[in-house]
Amino acid sequence: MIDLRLVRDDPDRVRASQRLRGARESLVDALLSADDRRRSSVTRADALRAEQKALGRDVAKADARTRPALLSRARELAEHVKAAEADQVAAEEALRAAHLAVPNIVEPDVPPGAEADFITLEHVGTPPTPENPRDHVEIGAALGAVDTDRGAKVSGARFYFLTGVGAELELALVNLAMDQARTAGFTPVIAPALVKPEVMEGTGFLGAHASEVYRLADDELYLVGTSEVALAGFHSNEILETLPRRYAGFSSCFRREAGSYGKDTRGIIRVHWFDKVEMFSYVPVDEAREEHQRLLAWEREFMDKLELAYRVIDVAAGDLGSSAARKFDIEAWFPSQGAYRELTSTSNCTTFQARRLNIRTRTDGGTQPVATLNGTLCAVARTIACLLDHHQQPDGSVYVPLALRPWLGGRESLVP
RNA sequence: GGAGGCUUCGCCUAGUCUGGUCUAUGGCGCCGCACUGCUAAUGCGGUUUGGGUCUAAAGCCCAUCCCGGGUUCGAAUCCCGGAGCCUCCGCCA
Repeated sequence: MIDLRLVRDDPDRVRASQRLRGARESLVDALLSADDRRRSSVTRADALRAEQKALGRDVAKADARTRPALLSRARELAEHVKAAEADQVAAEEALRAAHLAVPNIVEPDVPPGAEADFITLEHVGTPPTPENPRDHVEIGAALGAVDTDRGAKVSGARFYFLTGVGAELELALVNLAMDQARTAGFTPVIAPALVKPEVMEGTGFLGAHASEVYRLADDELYLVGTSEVALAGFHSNEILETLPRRYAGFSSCFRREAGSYGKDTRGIIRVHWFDKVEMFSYVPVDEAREEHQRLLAWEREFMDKLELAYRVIDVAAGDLGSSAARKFDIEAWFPSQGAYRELTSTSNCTTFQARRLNIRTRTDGGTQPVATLNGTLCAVARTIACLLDHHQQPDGSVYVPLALRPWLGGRESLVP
């Protein structure tokens, strides 16, 4: 949810943001009129309630003679109060719906346009160009590390088993990521993968991308698509006395991948389930942009440890999620595809999620919503795919980056 | 899965049986002021969170006693439903 005060005071800024995203400007006007209607209905209901309370006190004090007359007046007033309250509730619900429909306001320097209009900020490293590169499915099968056939047999398309050194790779990556995060001051967290509707809605995933989310209808629970969801819910309905707070969450992530038929059908780049280590920060609003840069720096540090060639992109406004004001992706080089593919993503959600989830801090001017930010440290399955692809050797082995070796029993390469 | 108990403004707590200045009591903590040569102690005052009104502040008003309904002129209090926590029984990795 965006700041209603800003909508009232500077609606043109909100309209401009909608334009940048390619979203409807009319939503802003709908929000303004819903806000108007709510306030007038609240004022009316408040006045009636005040009158009712005063009359109620008179009833309590009245003697037997004057009581009946007061009571009949009070009964009549009660009807009016009831009607005004019903009107207030309707107006509040309408406002909430209009409010939820407006995505976060984008930062001023976000590139306008759609998915393809991203700006590349930097290239790091030299992309390896092996001759006749094999993809991670072939390499993973040869190493006995990835078994997609049995994944499909047991769970269906886009599922997999990590076996042998594949399973070891996951544990090594998770340990390396958690180790880095802890050193940087993050609190390690193992987070639940099932959350309540209000938490899922609070993080903004039930809007335009609701069809991406697995829902357990029998239990009114959702499977998270990212650890961000549980980490954002962690402090919901709280006033945080101390900031910043940084958490590194590990959890499984589940995605329906509706509408991605035909994309990345091979291997474990795009799957229904994977594990992830995610950074999540709660900071004061005016520190959000700096924190965003820090998250990006930590992501780059991790990429560097894996000795990967990558590029950093500034995601275009039309490709931002509804919660994000700005997003940077890191895309690493996949030799077999001759392309950069997204490995991590970091978003500044400013106060958008905190408003929905009611997470505040104290300032001189009273309580204020905090800013929330998230960034991938390691999305395990895709990172394994990249490592196998990126570090493949002509002799069929796979080079193990230095930083990973301590977590893999000192192995310098993986040999079939 | 079954039985019972509990949930009050940061923490603890009074109030619920018997509906009406509950406009929620007291303690701890915290903030401010006063006093004493400093600290401590003591005294006085303040201290839930939202919303509305107002140019703004002050003030005034409304809501908030786990959540949602209901009864009533009026609900922390009575009734129904739900959640969370605790105890016991059963089952279980």
